[in-house]
Parts: sequence; C-alpha cells; structure tokens
Amino acid sequence: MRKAGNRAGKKGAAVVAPVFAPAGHDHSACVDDALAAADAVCAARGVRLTPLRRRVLELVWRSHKPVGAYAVLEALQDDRRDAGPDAAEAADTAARGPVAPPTVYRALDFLLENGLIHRIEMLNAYIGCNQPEARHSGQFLLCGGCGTAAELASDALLAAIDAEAARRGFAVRRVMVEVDGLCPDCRPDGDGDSARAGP
Amino acid sequence: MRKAGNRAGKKGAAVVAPVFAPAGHDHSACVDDALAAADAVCAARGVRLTPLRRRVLELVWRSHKPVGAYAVLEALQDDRRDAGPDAAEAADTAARGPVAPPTVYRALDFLLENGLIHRIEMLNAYIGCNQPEARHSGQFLLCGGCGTAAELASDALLAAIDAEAARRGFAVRRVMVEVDGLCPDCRPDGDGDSARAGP
DNA sequence: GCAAGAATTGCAATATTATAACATATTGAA
DNA sequence: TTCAATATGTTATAATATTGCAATTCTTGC
Repeated sequence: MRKAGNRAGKKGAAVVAPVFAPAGHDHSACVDDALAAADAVCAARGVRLTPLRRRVLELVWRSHKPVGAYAVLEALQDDRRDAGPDAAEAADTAARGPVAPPTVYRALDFLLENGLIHRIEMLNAYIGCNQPEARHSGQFLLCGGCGTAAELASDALLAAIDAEAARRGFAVRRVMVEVDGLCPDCRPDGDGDSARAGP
Repeated sequence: MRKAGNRAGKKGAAVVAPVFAPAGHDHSACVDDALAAADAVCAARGVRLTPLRRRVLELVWRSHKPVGAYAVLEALQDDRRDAGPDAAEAADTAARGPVAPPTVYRALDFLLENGLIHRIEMLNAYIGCNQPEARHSGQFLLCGGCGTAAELASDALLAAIDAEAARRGFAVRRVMVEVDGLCPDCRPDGDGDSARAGP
C-alpha cells in the first residue's frame, strides 16, 4: 500500500500478461485501439490530443498496470535521449531538452479530464480507461501480487452509491472504487471463489 | 482533487458542524465515545493504545473532516510547545523535543491497522472510524465544498463488489469507496435529490 | 499571409506527502 | 533485574505534485 511498483523497464516492452481476464489478449492491438478511440473522442469533442499527450496516453496504456507519473516522465526522457541530442531527429513526440514534472502532470490532467485515463488513488498512479466515450466512475480490482488492474463497470455498485448519496442529499461528482486483493494467478489457492478478509 | 484543506487551526477548536447528518450533533461527546471505544477495542485485542497514539486518534477525530498527517504533526508540536520547554510539564501525551514525521506516520499506521481510522486516498488524509469493533470496508461521501466526510456502510455496495470480485476469481483484501461531491449545505440547489454528473 | 489571442509546452524552484535506517527509551515478562 | 520486544526519537532522503512565469505553437479573423 503506497507503491506503484512500476519502474517502467526502459522502453519497448510491449507484451503484457492478460488482465486476469478469460483468454489471451492481444495487447498491442489493445493499445492501438485505445489510441484510435482517443483520437476519435478528442476530435468529436474539439479538444487537442497533441503528440505529447498522445504519447503519454500510449505510455500509460503500455501495460494493464497502473503507471506512476514519474515512470511516464522517465519514459519521455528516454524518448528524447534516444532521438539524439540534435533536435533534428527528435520524434514527433515532442521537442528537445529534458522533461520536467509539470509536462507530465499537465498531460495526465488533460487525459483525466477527458476520461481517457483514470487515477488510481491507492497507488498514486494512472491507467488507461476502457470506455473513454462515456464518462463514468472508476472501479478497479487491484492485484497486490502482480500489480495488474481490472476495470469494473458494475451498475449495481453505482446504484448502491447513488442510493446512499440520495438518502443524504449528497450531489455526486466523482466516484472512485478501489479494491485491493489478489488476482486468480496470484492467490495461493487458485480456485474461482472470492473470499474476503472482513465484513 | 489533491488538497486536504485542513490546516488544523492551532489547538482547541473542538466544536464542529454536523456531518450533513440529520440533526444536531454533540461532537465532543462523539470524540469521547470514539476514544472510549478505541480503549476497549485495543484492550480486547491486547494491543497498546499509548498516550501518543491516543492523542493522534483524538486529533484525527477533532473534526468530521479528513486530516492530513502533517496537520497532526503540527498539532503534536503545538502540544509540546505549549507544555513549556521544561519537560516537567509536558502532557501525558508524549515526551519532549520536536516531533518528526515518522512519529506521526507510525501512530497513523497503528490506528489504521487496528481499524480505528481510515485513510482517504483522494485527499491523502485520515479520518476517525465509526465502527472500530468490526473490521470493514471504507465508504465515504466527501464534500468538496466544506471538506466534511460521511462514512457509509452500505451492504448493497459491498455485495456488488463481492459479486464482481467472485466473478473474476479475485480475492478481496481491502475495499475503498470514495465519492467526491457536494453535501446538502454546499450544493447550490438545496433540495434532497442526488444528481450525478455522468453515468 | 499575418497579427492577436488562446492554448500548449518549457523550465526552475519548491511544496507536500511518506519512508529508510539507525539510535534511544520504555514496557512486559522470565 | 535483565532480556527481549515494542515503541519512540532523530536525521536524512525519497516520491509525488504544484506554482509561476517564459517561450512557443496553434487557431482564428482579417
């Protein structure tokens, strides 16, 4: 509790294990789809998914694990280093020079505001959103073993929250549900049951 | 998003507004009850609620607003300053000398482990727990206007989470639900309905 | 095309939150 | 009492995030 555990192993690691989801999972396609969806969403909304923002989104999507802001920062710095010190070769991605935290946080803020990523509060980290089209609440199962995250979309859950909020006259703006635990691959007893520690 | 907004106005401010709960609320009794409950719980479990830990718990309970670790730190420092430089008068509370962050974080960790407080992840802050006897999930309505927090205990909510976790073979360890919004006193339209921004 | 204004990014400094590592003191039990 | 365990003190530093201002780039209306 308190560590993203994602020191972003330099660049190029594109293949990632499935999100404790049923079958195999083509992650590079998954990322491509997410980027294409983001392009569409931003175009439709008239906001600008600049090369920098797009690159940050891609870095966040790289895995199904929440990624810390400083891991993104390092990845961006690698981008520029690899492009060579002479600005000429610098990728589309961005300009030359070192990258500072505000650059990353601003890009993340943009992506958050447009629902393209979620922030995982328990980990101070960020993860790509599955349904950027529809604004929705963030609901995540977070595996403490391997660090992967699975996004939920439970209407029952949301309904329960709305009911409680209504009872108290509370106007909901943002809902965040984070469940720490162990995914099927990481739990000692590999069966399909879910056991809880407390009530 | 990203500020506890609780700069703990020095010491002695004991009276606090109700938690967007029905009627008036005797907060000093509320704090006393919480401390008594904590004494009982710790005694029953055979763990030590030392003067320092108890004081930190009291400081966290002072309001129904989440309190940051560094606000607690400052309050502890005030305790010691006010007790006079000569250690003789130092309250039960603790020893002499300045207070450093680890002191506070260790006390908070103890209180968290024993379910006496909750950590509000969205605010990097801590708040007293209503039912320390039974270990349970954290569910909070957080008002962005006045900063107060209301703890929920919705079984439907927990059931929905358990159902999703079970479907995916995920073993739940800790559940955290945080709902940002506006309490009845802070929302522009004062009626009792709860409206949501998105789905 | 081109200037004005808005949006985006660069950049330096700093704020806020949290932990590591090791020393000292206090407590409870043999 | 003395040992071992637990709790606290102390120093330093790590990790996360923001402020404020300068420079650049993009868009829009002309």
